Amino acid sequence: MIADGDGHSTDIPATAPGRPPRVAAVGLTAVIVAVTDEVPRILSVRPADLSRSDGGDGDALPFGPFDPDRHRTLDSGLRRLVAEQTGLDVRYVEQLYTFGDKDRHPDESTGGARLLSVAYLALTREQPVHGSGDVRWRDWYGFLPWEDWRFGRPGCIDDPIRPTLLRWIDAADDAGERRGREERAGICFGLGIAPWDPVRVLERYELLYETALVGEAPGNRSDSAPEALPGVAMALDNRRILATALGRLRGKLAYRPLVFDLLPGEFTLFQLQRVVEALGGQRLHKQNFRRTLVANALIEPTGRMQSEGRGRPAELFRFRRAVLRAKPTAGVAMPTLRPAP
Amino acid sequence: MIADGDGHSTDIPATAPGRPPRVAAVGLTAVIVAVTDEVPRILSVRPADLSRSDGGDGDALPFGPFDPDRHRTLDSGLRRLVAEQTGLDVRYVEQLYTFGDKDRHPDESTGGARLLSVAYLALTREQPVHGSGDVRWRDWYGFLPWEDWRFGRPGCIDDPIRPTLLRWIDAADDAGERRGREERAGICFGLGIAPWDPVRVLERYELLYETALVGEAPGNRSDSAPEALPGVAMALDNRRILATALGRLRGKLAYRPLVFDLLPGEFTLFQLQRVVEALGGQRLHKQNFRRTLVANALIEPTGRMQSEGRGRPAELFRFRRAVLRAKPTAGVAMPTLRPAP
DNA sequence: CGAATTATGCTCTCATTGAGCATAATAAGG
DNA sequence: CCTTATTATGCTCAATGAGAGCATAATTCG
Repeated sequence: MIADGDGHSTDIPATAPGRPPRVAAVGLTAVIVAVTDEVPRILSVRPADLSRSDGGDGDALPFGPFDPDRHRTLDSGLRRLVAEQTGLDVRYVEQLYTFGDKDRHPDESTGGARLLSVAYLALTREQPVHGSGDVRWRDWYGFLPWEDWRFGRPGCIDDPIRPTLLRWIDAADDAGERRGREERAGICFGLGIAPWDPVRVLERYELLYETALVGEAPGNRSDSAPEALPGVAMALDNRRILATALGRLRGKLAYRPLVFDLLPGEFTLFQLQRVVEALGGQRLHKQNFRRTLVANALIEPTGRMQSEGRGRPAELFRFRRAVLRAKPTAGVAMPTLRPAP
Repeated sequence: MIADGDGHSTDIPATAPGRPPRVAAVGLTAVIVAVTDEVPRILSVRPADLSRSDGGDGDALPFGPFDPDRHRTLDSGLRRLVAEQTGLDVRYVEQLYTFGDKDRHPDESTGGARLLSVAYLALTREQPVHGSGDVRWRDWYGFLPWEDWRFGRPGCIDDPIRPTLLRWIDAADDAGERRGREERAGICFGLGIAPWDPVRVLERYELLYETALVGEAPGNRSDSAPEALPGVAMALDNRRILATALGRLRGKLAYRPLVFDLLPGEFTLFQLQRVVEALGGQRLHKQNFRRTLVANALIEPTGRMQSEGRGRPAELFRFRRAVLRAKPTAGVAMPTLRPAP
């Protein structure tokens, strides 16, 4: 190993040199995504024996320890974990982020060791799950309701969020701090001149977390409890992980053809558009969406048609794999919403 | 990272339920970046007592154990690690990726535990370092020489890389596999019609690693040793981490104003351009670069001038902080190089 | 003073993208 | 059968942004 920190002056004495570093428990957390009926869903488990004091109530993301003896890589460990807990064979897997904050988990439940969690994003098609516990698909936007603009500006922005942010802004110490907060809130939620940026999911979540949980200012406790955060709560920092995943997915859609891992092998262009809209949380211009797909040669016609319901039948397409290795950037457009939609 | 479907082969029974998860050693690795004299540099340490059999020779990235008792968060742990080992106060820190492959580290050196490493990108201005070991700044492109196109197409692409790739392509089992390899190589290194994409640093490194280290095909050992990989070698998987960092940094430059953390408070537009070029590994059109900066309001004039050497004196600018919170995307342009520059 | 050198302003063109009109193909209802 | 509603698909137009290069300004060097 490379020379470890020997005897530097620190608040807490370092470990004795030569000894292996102090260990922390390492876990894997999975955000498993599917889209059906224009609803983006994530897989959640509801542990029956989870004590309420554990940092949150309700659902949790599939989680399991990373066992170095069983898994050669983190990726394979995650695939195995998902298969064991849900019976799913996911089509795409990507590491998101490693969470290791002290306050993310009470130390008792891991025998005193800090719990480090490597979070993953996994994509699949919605299918029945057979897990050991209470495993089921849940609407992603149930946990982050302010992120879905498909049916207009979400109501929760005007009611709980905006006033809370305004109070937080007013509680700033000086004018400079006030201005900073005002700008930050404006950019995050598109309140001022700034447009709504679908990708800034994590920034929004963290702003809400700060303002609703910590209160207005340090040492200035407000009456707003953690429950003031809109949307369904989750265990531990699982909602933060959800926000990380949604932001990453939205960002990556624009330059990587990930959508097709959420779709069946053949699909109409409108079905594809609906999935993209569901993930992006906003509506897209139909003709322009099609034009981009054709221009980027992301799809190829199968020749078959699908006539469902009224109207002219739509042609069925499939993903054109060759594109994966041709264009440096091959994805579906995801414009930033203008201030006044 | 595109998921590879490996790793399911290791069938080892799961740990007994209820027991705390098996622990792995967790470390932090830092890619500390500075740019001076148009050379992008990273900080490296050269451990004197490192045995050559340890997975590579020569330099290593600053590394240290993550001690949960001392650090509330991974970020703070990294900042402390960097300060202790190098005396630097970095200006920007971002988590990159967590590496945990089995073959990244021999198990003996950690007392049998798997070494997991959370890699970070850190930006600073170049300054003297005072570490305990042999700590110094090194040219980033010394480790990844094929990434620097500022002085034309790098020679190593035509000499060691291209022939190696061609042999690898020829060694494919069937025509389909062959075509796949051909495309992959073409896209990575801009050999065919595909342009050179500066961001695909990691893809290129992994392709080189596969072809040079593993040999042409499974079971088909070639004469190419690990040393066939162009550029200066590093310990363990540190070069992979370097590639991850460079790719992330190049990608993020375009939409986040990270460059300014590498620059002094006041700078000329051309100095700024040189830093961006150094990181991007390619030249930029001077007038268009300036136009973009002005259009995005990323900078503001200080009124002062700098006359250095010949020619008309340049105006000094500073970063306009307000932009951080206004535009959803505020960065410097980084075009993908055309096939024939 | 003239040549070389660097900074800065401006134009021209082309590709991309937002927006919307127009047409095609089907089902449902009189 | 004919009309209307509905969905799919093709096409145009305008605004924007990016690539390329010419032109001008302000210096240093000989």
